Amino acid sequence: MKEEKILSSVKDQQLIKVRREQIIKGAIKLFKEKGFHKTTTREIASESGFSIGTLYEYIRTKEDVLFLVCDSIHEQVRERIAQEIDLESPSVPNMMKAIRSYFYLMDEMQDEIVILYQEVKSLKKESRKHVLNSERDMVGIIENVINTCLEGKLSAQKVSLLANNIVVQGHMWGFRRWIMQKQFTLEAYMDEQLKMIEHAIK
Amino acid sequence: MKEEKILSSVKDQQLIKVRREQIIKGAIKLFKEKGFHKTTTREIASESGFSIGTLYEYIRTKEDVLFLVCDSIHEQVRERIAQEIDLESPSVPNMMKAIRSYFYLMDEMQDEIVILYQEVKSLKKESRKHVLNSERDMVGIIENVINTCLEGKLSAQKVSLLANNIVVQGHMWGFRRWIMQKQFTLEAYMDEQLKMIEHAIK
Amino acid sequence: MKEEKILSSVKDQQLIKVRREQIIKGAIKLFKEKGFHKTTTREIASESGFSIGTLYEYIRTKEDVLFLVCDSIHEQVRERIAQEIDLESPSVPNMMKAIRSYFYLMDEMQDEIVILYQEVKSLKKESRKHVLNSERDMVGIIENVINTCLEGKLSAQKVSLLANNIVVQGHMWGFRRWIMQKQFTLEAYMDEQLKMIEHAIK
Amino acid sequence: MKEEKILSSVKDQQLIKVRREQIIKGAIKLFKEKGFHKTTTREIASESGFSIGTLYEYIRTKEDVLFLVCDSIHEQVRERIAQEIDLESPSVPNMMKAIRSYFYLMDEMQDEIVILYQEVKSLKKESRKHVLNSERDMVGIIENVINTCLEGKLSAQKVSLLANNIVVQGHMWGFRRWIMQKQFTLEAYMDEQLKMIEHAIK
DNA sequence: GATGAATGAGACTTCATTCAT
DNA sequence: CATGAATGAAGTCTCATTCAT
Repeated sequence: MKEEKILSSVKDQQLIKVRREQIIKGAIKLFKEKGFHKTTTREIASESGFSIGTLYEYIRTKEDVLFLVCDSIHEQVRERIAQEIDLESPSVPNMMKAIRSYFYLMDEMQDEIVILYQEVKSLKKESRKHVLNSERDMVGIIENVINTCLEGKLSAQKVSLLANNIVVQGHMWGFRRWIMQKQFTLEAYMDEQLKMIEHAIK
Repeated sequence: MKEEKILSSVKDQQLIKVRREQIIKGAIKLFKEKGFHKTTTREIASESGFSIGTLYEYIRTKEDVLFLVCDSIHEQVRERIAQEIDLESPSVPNMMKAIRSYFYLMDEMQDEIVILYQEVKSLKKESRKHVLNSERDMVGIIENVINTCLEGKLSAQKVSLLANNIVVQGHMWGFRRWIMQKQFTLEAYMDEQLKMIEHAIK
Repeated sequence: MKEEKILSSVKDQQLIKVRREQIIKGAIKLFKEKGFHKTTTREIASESGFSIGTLYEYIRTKEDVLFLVCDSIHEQVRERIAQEIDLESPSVPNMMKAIRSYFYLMDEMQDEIVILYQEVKSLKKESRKHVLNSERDMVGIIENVINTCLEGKLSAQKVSLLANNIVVQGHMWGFRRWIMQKQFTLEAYMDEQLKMIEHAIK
Repeated sequence: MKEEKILSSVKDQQLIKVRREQIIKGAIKLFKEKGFHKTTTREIASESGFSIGTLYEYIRTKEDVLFLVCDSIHEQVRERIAQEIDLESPSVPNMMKAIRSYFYLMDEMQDEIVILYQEVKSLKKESRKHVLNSERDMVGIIENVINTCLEGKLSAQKVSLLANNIVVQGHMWGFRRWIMQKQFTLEAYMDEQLKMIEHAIK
């Protein structure tokens, strides 16, 4: 975890956690509405429920907020995936179920995913690297599911590509909602994508 | 075309065109490097080769520049596609060739695509709509290719989804370069994606 | 003494003294390094070994710290002078010895003197007056030495001027160290200044 | 000259000169009253007769203003000295006349000298060095006068010390005005200091 | 008495935009 | 048409001070 690397002048670790959660929640709400750049630190503070001075007791720069947000989004995804994608036993149908769960999750987290897509570039190198690593982990999880269920029937490259495709298909439901969600219901979208995936792994 | 809707205080239409091309070229260079928000109008002016005052003779607001850029990127894609994706005759191999051409194009225009992904949300409603329409057109072109080559073997929904997948796979080569281009050469990436597509349309 | 005029919410006078000494010690260290304005009250508190809240139990405003520091510096000078400049008997050689002692002292207290020169103006009228009075006392002590040793050979004005010159020559060794200490050793500096003084009183 | 090293986004060099003179004049007035730290950039702008935005077209940071001010003060001193201290012929009386001129000048520029004493430390290394070099030049000028008039009767060290003493005596009339100007008229101060100097060089 | 989290006024600086030349 | 100096709203961040625990 990298979050601890963000310095705070407050000592109470528990309090830091609570306050940062407030910050993240407030910031995500604002970033969804207007993006990182058009959101002011004052707005973040007030949306978080405290003063600008207090905000800066828990972060160092505005960019820290963005990092906190990006990191938290990945954290949420990770948690949810861990609890929802449980492969009772390795099999193609279970793999499909897992992917379906992932798609449901991405549907719920559309706005958060859009934030990642649009704002990660505003992080500075170090933080961006960290966030991209989390993203890489996501792909890794999907790769695992595939490998487990297909028992090595596909080459490593194919698995990697397939995993990336799945991940991005989950994202595109959200970041291309203006086109996808005009033409598909979530169920139809998932059904069709899953059919194609089934073709691909045969 | 929507570009004309951007007002200019200059009368000479030819000059407007020339100047705006300078602006677009300069702005794209800067947006690639630092993004829209971190680029100043002064920088755009100077990169374009004239003064800040002159810049404002050809645009009304900074956002106009973004619109000009987004529109121009789509314009470029459209042009290139028109000249490169020519289906001599409708057939699956020719469809594959066309998709391959599209992937090559997306490889060349990576940075521009990333700009679209990251900055479109900064456009205001009206302009955003216009840009998203261009994007829709892109999908339409791919759909056409598919329909022509597969002669209606797939349902409209399937075609639409496939087209969107292809379009996004072209994009992801660029906007996920930090993971894709570490694991694949462009050729390998295209080969594998095309194989999957072939499976999907069988 | 004026220090008592600085209000404290703490009752225990002994404790006040101890804490204030901590404050002064910490603050002097910081003021030497970065000056009064660039030092924060938090830094003063932590350098003093306690919390910001505690700091404010013993002072009212940041300026109080500056006053405490200025006053304490003069206090130190006074003490040291009292114990080091003892004129066994009034004579020109003893006067020279006394001045030499004063120069040694000023060498040791260079940084403190620089603080006085640079920050006194940040005190508000009342406090500044008090500090300048201490400075006046310093001159008085030197005048006394001169008068005692020269037995009224010089006019009051001459004595006053000489005393001020001596005082400032002690200071300039420190506040113009970037030029004086590049060209003179302390010994050479004192020797030459003393020679000139001898000429002047002949 | 170092002033050119301060960047300005304005191109017209003549205008830069004019505006900076306004800035310097306004800033000196304010620094005299409240010191550098307690003066805000907005006050400087408005005292200079333009907006905060315009101020920042001619400087980069607030510290630049301080540097401009310090440099300008030395510049003024240098100019005035050049035109007032003209040694018709080298002789002790002419040397005394020159020193007297210097004292008059320091009387007129008291407040400026006080600014130098109190704020130079707020400059960052590079600028501070430059300013101290100007100060060194001042000493050099006085040394020259002495050497010319005394034709090498004194050792280099003695000359240097004497010059520094004279320079500082000029300053102390201003920065210790609260004690000196209570006891001396300017004339008396100069007379007495000059007498002592005469003794010292005999 | 000690602590330290909370506050918010206010400081510095940037930058999109205008307009006189 | 082109220029670039001027503007000032607005943004980020700091820090002296307070007060509940």
